[in-house]
Amino acid sequence: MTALHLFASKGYDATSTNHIAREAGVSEGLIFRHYTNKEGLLNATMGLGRARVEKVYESILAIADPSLRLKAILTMPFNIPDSDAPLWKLLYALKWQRDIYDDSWSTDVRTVLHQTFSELGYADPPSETEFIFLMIDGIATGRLLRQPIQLDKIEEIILTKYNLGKNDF
Amino acid sequence: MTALHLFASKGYDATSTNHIAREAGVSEGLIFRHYTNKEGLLNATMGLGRARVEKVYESILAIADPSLRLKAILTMPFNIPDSDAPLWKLLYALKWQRDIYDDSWSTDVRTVLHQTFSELGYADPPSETEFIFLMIDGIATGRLLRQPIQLDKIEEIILTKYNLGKNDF
DNA sequence: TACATTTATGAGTGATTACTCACTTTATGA
DNA sequence: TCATAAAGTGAGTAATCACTCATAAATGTA
Repeated sequence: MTALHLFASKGYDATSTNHIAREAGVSEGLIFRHYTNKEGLLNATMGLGRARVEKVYESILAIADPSLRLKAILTMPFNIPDSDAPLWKLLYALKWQRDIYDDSWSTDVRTVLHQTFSELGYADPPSETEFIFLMIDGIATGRLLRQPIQLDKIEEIILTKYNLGKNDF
Repeated sequence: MTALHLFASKGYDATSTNHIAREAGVSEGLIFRHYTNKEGLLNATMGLGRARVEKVYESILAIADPSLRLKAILTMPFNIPDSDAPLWKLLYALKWQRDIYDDSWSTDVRTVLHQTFSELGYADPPSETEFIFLMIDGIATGRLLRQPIQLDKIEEIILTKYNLGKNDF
C-alpha cells in the first residue's frame, strides 16, 4: 500500500491525500469513495498491518517450551523483515501523536510472557514482563530508526542476560 | 514555552502557528518576527531543551565511581521530572518524523558509558553501551507515554541485572 | 446489443495553512 | 523631550488542506 509507506516516512499529518493519490496513481476522489475520509484510510492501513503482526504473535504463542518461547519473544525486534519496517514505523510513530496509545493488540503476548516467567520461576513476573516490553520497544526503535548498528551483538547480550545464549544449550 | 507543550502533545505538523499564538496570548505575526518561520520556532524550542538535557548529563559525567556512574545513567529515565516530560516527548516524537534522527547531543554520555563498561571489566563495552541506550529509549517511552506503570519495580529489576541493587552494597 | 451497477475521475468547495507587511505601540538613550 | 529603534499587531496572501459531486468509464448480466 502506498499510503503505508508515505505515512511511515513522513508521518500521518504531514502526508496529504493529494500526495497519496498521485503516488498511488489514482484520483484523489477515489480515496474518499473507498475509505470515507483520511482517518478511514489510516484505519484500513493499520488493520492490514495488524493482521500481519498477529500472525507473528500466533507462531510465538504456539511454542511449548518456556525457554524457547521467551527466546522467541526477546528476539522479535531483531527479526523484523525489511518489508515490514514501514508498518512498524507507522505503528510506533502514531504512539507519539495525540494520546491514542493503543497496545491492546499485544495483550495476548503480554499474558503469555507473564505466564512464561512464572514457569521459569522468576521472582516478579508482572514487572519482568513489563520490563521486557519496554526493552523491546527500545530495540525496535533502534532497529527501525538507525539501521546501521550491530544488532547481532546486542541480541547476544540480551540472550546472555537471560541465560539463553548459545553456550547455555 | 507554550509552543513546546503544543508540539509535544499534538505533534509538530498538527500544531498550527495560529494555535500557538492564540494559546500564548500574542499575535501570529510576532512568531515570524522572532523566529523567521515555524521551523525556527521549533529549533529555538529544542535549543532551550537541549540546554536542560546537557545539565543533567554534566552531573552524571562528573561522577567518579564507575558503578555509581553506571547506576546514574541507568536510572536516568526514571528520574525525569514531570516538568521535563513535554520536552522529552517532543524530542522522542521528532525521531519518527522525517529522517532527522539526531542523537549528537548524547555522544558525550555514550563515550563515558563506553569507558565505564571498560573500567568495570565488561567483555564488549561498545555493544553493552549501545544496548543500554536502546533500553533507556524504551524505558523513557514507557515513562512518557503510559505514565501509570510501576516504574520503581522495573528500576529494581534493571539494577539487579547489573548487580547495582540495594543488596549489592 | 442494451441496460444497470459499480468504479473512477477531476474540477471545485470552504476552511486552514504558513507567512507577509504596512502600521501602531512601547522602550531606549541622549 | 524627542527621535530612533525595537516589539507587537492583525488584516491580507497564495497555497494547500481534506473532502464533495456531477459526470464518465468500466464492468457485469441478459
